[in-house]
Amino acid sequence: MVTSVVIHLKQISTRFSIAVHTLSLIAVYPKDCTGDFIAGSVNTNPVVIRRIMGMLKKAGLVDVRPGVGGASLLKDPERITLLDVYRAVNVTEEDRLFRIHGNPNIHCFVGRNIEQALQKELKEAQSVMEQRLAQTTLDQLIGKFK
Amino acid sequence: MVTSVVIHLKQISTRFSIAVHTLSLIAVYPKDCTGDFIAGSVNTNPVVIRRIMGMLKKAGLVDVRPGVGGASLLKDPERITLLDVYRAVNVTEEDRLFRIHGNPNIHCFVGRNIEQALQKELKEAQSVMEQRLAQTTLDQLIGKFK
DNA sequence: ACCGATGTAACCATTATAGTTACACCTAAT
DNA sequence: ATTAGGTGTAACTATAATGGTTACATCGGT
Repeated sequence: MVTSVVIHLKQISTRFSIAVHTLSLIAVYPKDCTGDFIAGSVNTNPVVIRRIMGMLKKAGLVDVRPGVGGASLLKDPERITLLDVYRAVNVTEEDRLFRIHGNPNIHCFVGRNIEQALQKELKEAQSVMEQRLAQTTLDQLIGKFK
Repeated sequence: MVTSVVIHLKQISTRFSIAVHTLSLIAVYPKDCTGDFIAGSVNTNPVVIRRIMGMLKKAGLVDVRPGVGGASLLKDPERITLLDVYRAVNVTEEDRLFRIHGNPNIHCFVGRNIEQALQKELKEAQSVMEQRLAQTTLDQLIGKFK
C-alpha cells in the first residue's frame, strides 16, 4: 500500500524577509516609517513588525523614536548586509543551521565518529551560505527595485 | 522594562544527520544493517529509522530487503554526496530553504519589489550551501573516522 | 508455520511560528 | 495638563513540524 505524506521542512522564518522588507522601507521612506506604515506594506499585524523591530534595534541596525514613533537606520544601507539582518532575527542555538542528533552509541565505530566529522562539513556549508548573504547590501537590493 | 525571551529558529531536522549516520553504517557494516541495529547506533526508536530509510529508498540511495531485512547501498560511497542525502530527507516546499512573507502591499514601491529581488539573493545563498554539501562524499566522511 | 524484519498508520508531547488583543508607557502637540 | 498617536511587551491562540511511541499488517527465509 502506498500513501504519501509530504513532510515539509521547517524553513527559515519569514522574520528574515520581513526584516529585510522593513529595513528597505526605512531606507526608502526615512520619514514615514511607523510600525503601522510598515505593517501596511508588509501586510501583517503591527505587533509582528514591532517584534522584529525590537530585534533589529538590539542588533544596532535601527533606532526607534519612543513616544512619537518612526524608525531610522543606524548604518548606511551600503553597510548593512543580508547577513547582518539574518543574524539579527534568526537567533539559533549556537548559530547552527543544521541540527545533529544527540547521544549516538559511542560503542559503535560510526556512532562514535559521526558527530565531529559531520559537524565540520555542515559548518562549512552554513558558512558559505552566510558569506553569500554578506555579499549583498541593503543598498544593492534596493537598487534592483523598478 | 526589559525581559528577554530567546527565540530559537527551527533548524534543519536531525533527519538529515540521522540519514548520514544510517548510510555510513550501511557502508561500514554492509551485512548487519537491520533497522534495529541502526537504531541502536543512532540511539533512537526503530520506527524513526524506518521512516528515514523509506526516504532514502525513494531517493534511490538504498535497497531494503523485505521480509528478511537488512539494507544495502545502491550507489558507491564515493558517489553519494551529502547533498544527495540532504535532498532525500529534506522535502521542503519547492526546495526553498528560506521562506518569504506572502502578499506584500503592491501599492507600495518596496512591497511591490521586495519578493523578486530578495528571492534571487536567497536562492543563490541556498545554492552555494548546497554546492558545498555536494563536495563531500560519504566515502570522504567515513575516511575521517578514527 | 514460525520468526524476525519491514512498512505504515495513529497518536502524543514538545516547540516554533505568526497572528491577535490588551494595555502600560512615552512624547509631541494642543 | 490633557490628549492623540505610537511603541513595548505580555498573553493567548491556531497551525504545523518534529521525534518518539505503540500497534499491526505483511513479507520471506528457515
